[in-house]
Amino acid sequence: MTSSPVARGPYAKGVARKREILGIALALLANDGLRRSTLDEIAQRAGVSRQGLLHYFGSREGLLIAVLEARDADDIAAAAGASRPAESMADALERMLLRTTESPGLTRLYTTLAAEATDPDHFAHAFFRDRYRRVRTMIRDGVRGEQAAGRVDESVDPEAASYQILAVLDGLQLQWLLDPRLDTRLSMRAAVEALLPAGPGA
Amino acid sequence: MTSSPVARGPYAKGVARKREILGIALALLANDGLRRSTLDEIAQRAGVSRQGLLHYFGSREGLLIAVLEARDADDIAAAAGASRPAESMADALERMLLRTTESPGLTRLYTTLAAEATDPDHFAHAFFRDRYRRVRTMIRDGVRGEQAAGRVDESVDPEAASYQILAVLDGLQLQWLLDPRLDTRLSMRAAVEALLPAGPGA
DNA sequence: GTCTATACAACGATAGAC
DNA sequence: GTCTATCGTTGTATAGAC
Repeated sequence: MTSSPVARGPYAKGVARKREILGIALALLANDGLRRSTLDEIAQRAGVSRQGLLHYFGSREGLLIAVLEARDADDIAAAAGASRPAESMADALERMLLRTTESPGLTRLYTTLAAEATDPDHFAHAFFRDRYRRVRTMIRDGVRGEQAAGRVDESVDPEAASYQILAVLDGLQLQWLLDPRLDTRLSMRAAVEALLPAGPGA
Repeated sequence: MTSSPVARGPYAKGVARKREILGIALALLANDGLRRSTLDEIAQRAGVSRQGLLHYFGSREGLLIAVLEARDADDIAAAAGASRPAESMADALERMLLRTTESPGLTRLYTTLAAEATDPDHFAHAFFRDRYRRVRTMIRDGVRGEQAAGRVDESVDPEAASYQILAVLDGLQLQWLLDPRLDTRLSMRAAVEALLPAGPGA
């Protein structure tokens, strides 16, 4: 019995340290981008050696996955917590869009890694595959809710619409990153109105 | 006068060699991806030393730009050459989509670099900025043509529609790369029909 | 102009000492 | 569990031969 059965658990310090490093890594990735966020740079800002980092995350890729998952947990919490049952699809998407336009660096990180992870051999392939499925499910259920409330026509296929709406969302974000003069909210709202024609209760 | 004024020009050999290397680099990039396409690997397949490559392209980034521009020239030629004046927007987009689904590796390359190049400091930023502008202009003019022919309602704003249609195109391609079971043509056609409601002549 | 040889710096990964 | 030392790979810069 080398570890003491204290109340907080044996590895409390390590967990807190890991969480702290995660935040530092996220901030650097958002500000300086993927390429300039080297292990040395992250380690230096966190006050540990390069090998100290690898002790916690195994590899650079492991660190990146941890960052993505941590940020994703926040996103899901924000999406679930703030979404009201009666909220319209357009409003929900506008909130998502606002969240991404608030941090261009993070949006760029996700977009770039998603494109890379398209390769089945990429370390983040499973992550993004699952993530896209999850987001589409949320959109699909939202469309169904709109139809149940009579705000969207019954002729719309929620499954098909989820692919199209997510595509517009991603595509507009990319074009906005390339030229921030684009009004993504306006463009998104108009596209959703076209893709989800009003039902009898609208 | 050290250079001889021959018919083919003084640098015919170098130009041909450069073109040959470009093709080899493109093939490797499409097959093995950005990360595994190192200068050494490309040089070896081209039968030159690493420095032989750099003589022609200056740097790895210079080579990538050259590859992008060469491929882009082909794309434009294909788009312009095959497009008939009376061709519908949906058909034109379907051709573009078919071209990308024929070479997933190249599509992945473009998508990844476009996401990276979103950073104003990225070496390919100007390239993708111009490219997106050009593609949107083509789409916008296509929409205007459809309106002139009476196939698309006059209430549609061609400029706004060009952003949305390009977004759907990019977004669906990304989702297809992540899971090729997606029928991008079907999904694209449905989205375009929604975004471009039929006019009186349809 | 075309191309090779050598050297260098930065990154990530690994092994082993404390 | 943390650090020191070391290695392989990649991209880049310089000098110079043909």
